[in-house]
Amino acid sequence: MPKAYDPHAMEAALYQMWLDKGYFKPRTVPDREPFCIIMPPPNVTGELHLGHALTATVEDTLIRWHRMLGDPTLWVPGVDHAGIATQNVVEKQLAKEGMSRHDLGREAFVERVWKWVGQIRNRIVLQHMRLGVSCDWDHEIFTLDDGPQRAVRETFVRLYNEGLIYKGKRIVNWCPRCMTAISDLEVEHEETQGHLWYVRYPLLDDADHPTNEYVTVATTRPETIVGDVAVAVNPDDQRWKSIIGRKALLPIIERHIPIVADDAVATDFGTGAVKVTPGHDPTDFDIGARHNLPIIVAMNTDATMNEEAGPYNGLDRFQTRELIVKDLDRLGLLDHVEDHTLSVGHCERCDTIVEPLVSEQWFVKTQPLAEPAIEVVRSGQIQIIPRSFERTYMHWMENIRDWCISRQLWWGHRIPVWYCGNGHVIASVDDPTQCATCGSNELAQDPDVLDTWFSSGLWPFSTLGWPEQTPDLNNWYPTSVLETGYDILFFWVARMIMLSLFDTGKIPFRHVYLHGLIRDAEGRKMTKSRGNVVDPLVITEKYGTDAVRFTLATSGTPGNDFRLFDEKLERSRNFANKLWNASRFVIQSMGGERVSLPNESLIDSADARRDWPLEDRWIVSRTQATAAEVNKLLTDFQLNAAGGVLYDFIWNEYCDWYLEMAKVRLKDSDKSPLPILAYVLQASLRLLHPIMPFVTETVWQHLRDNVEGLEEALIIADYPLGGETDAEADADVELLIDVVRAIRNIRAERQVDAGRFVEAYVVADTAREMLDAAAPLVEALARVRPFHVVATPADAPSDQVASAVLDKAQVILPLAGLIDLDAERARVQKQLDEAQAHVNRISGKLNNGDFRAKAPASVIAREEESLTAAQSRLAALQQRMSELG
RNA sequence: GGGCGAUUAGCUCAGUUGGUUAGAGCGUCUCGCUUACACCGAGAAGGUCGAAGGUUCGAGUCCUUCAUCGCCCACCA
Repeated sequence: MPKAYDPHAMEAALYQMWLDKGYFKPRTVPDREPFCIIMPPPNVTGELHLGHALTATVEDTLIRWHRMLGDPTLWVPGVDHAGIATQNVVEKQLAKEGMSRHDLGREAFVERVWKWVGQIRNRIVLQHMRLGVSCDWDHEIFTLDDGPQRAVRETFVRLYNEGLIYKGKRIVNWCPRCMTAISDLEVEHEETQGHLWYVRYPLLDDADHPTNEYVTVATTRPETIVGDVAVAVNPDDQRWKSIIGRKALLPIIERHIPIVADDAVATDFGTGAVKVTPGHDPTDFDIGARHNLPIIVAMNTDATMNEEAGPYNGLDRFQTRELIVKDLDRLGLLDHVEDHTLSVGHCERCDTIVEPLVSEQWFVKTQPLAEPAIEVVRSGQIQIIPRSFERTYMHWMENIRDWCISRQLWWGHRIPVWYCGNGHVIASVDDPTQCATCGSNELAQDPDVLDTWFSSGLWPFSTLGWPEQTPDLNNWYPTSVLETGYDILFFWVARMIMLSLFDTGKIPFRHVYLHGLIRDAEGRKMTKSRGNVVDPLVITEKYGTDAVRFTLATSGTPGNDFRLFDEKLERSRNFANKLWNASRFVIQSMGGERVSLPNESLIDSADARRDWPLEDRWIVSRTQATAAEVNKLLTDFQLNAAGGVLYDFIWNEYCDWYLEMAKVRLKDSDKSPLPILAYVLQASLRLLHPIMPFVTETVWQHLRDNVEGLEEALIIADYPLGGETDAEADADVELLIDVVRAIRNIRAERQVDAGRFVEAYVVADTAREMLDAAAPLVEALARVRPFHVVATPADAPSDQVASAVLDKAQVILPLAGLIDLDAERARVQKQLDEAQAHVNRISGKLNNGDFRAKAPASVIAREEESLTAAQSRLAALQQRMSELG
């Protein structure tokens, strides 16, 4: 085994071995609850980013843990066709060739996208493999595969037949660059510095002739004036009451428009009078509906103005804005202009400013779907981790609005609706050949495709074969955990819950684990434009997969963002190296001889271990406690804490203390520590494997050559559950460690040569026997010789000594020539002050009658115990102080 | 306009039913003899837990108000 752990030496080979042996495939285990995760499908065009790496780490950790627990496990990988994103990529390629998709035509274009997808689809798979994901690749699925296609059509038709999908002319968010409608969620609002233009609309008299009176309206988008069909005021607004029912003359267009009263108009904004443009504004659309106003859409799909815009026909919307302001000013109708901050919607995909406009689209009526989706979270059938996001979820669900699902794209799931020549509408799972109503066979399919998130919403069950009642569906659904970033709670998680309940009547998963965003070292979001994006493959190359996984698993808590930087990755890499070297030491110590692990009945019973050397009893006890703790933390989805516990156990307890203690017995092999060294090591490997699969499996394979009875591969080995601890051994070693630390501390402060052995006394009462037996350990760890364990301070020298007082023992080091009395007094005084403060604090608490009356007995008992210890410590320090004079 | 989160050591973060003298990693300082590891070992310094009130025998943890930062949702043109 080389001196430093080299991640690259083994990772690829190990992954191939796992794959070849079929370890990722689900096993059927009777009487064990199945554990299933459906992987969030990355965009087929995408590169693996840190979010994917985090998801992969968390999911793989849970999957590997459950697999080792002996549960049947299935982890389904998948890829998303990513409608707009993918179409955009291919359109950009075409643009470079001087073409648009329209030059190719729909069929050829879609073919071209498939070709591109075929080329790159494997890339994301290979990148995932680098992270060690143990998913069942035979289950891999694409959103445009036949199964999911069928699930999409089935769902659409069912929703349609129940009246939960409808087509209508409504105001939608329109992206003029993508040339499609998008949903509310796909609009990103951005605070922008803009203007508020105040425009005068002349009032008409009874004979429709212009008067000298005006109504002044304020607008942030003057180009939409050409689509105005009314002016609205609040019915209670005294300023405008008198003009309600009159007409105004729309500037430029010279349309006669009514003045209506509507509660939606605020009296404290602008002039209190608002222009009404139902074709281009959501609020106005509603006002228009209430007052039966016509809808005028004055723009084309690319956001140039159309013939409704009169003189501006053909011009760009922002060019029109400038021109119309000039024109209004020239006409004397521009009252004034104010600076104004407003929230402008941008397309999530391409950042183009979104234009609200009326268009005929397909919608899902979401409220009936939301009600049961609220209930399953409220009742706890689905638990969101962290819990705080349940409120966010509820808030959104309770205020949910209809979902625009049609997209004017070519790449995606085409809407399964056909129109016959006689205007009949057919929604059908299978392509129809004739109209069900009139028998016409002139059928044309709706040209639109569905929002990508529609198919994503079916993912937990469409991947398992639904609508067929497949064995997979029966075995694995509902799934166990859904892991993703909190940023797609609404996009994805909410829709999965709604559509799962609608389609299957069951929840899609029991737990939703939401991770936070990974930020750069300065806490900024990672973006391509900022150039601060960390590529998971680059850091994997630099630090090793295990280090990346350990960092991602332990850096944050669910739902909270965290920063990623090199020092964290270094720490994780060092941890892998630490484990590697401890393993090397253990294996080398075996000297090629095969070691048998201690009998399991001994390991499982603290009583049976009673005759063992203290340090063995202790480290086995600690192993049992650690295993139990790790299982509990993983059950609670506290991966960061589980990783932390293992880090502490392996590094501090096993390496820093037990290994050093074991070296004493390795020298004279009276009772070899090798079985226990090996036992704890193999247990640690098992416990750590879900988070750091590569280094643990590598060591495991080495260890198998030297230790009897280890399973053929760690990935399928049993996971330790923890067992009986040994409180006595725990307490004894705790004291032992304190004694060693106290001696080391004195040595360091008195600047005793590191190599020099010094004489030491320990004054102890009940612990004397234990310390006597442990003398060889103290001698080796603290570099002490001879080591005296005595009953009272009187049995130890008091002149030219340095001392430390512990709760259950005192340490006394005769250091003739190295003792500075003043320094020693200061040392003892400092300890004395601390001890005094401690005693005061506890006795104050215990003297408080309320505390005695109201605190639980166990708390009082513990306080009394620590008071006794603190008092004896204080007394010993006072004694020592008086000796110092 | 609503809602949520953060604020703990120089830095990055833990701290899950309120209960020992609040922890870790990195960084800093001192020292390094050794059958694993310098990607290491030993020792040390460093915090009135954002502020102010309150509840409680007891508050980093619960409540109220405020401050700063961040995020989400929302049709005030």
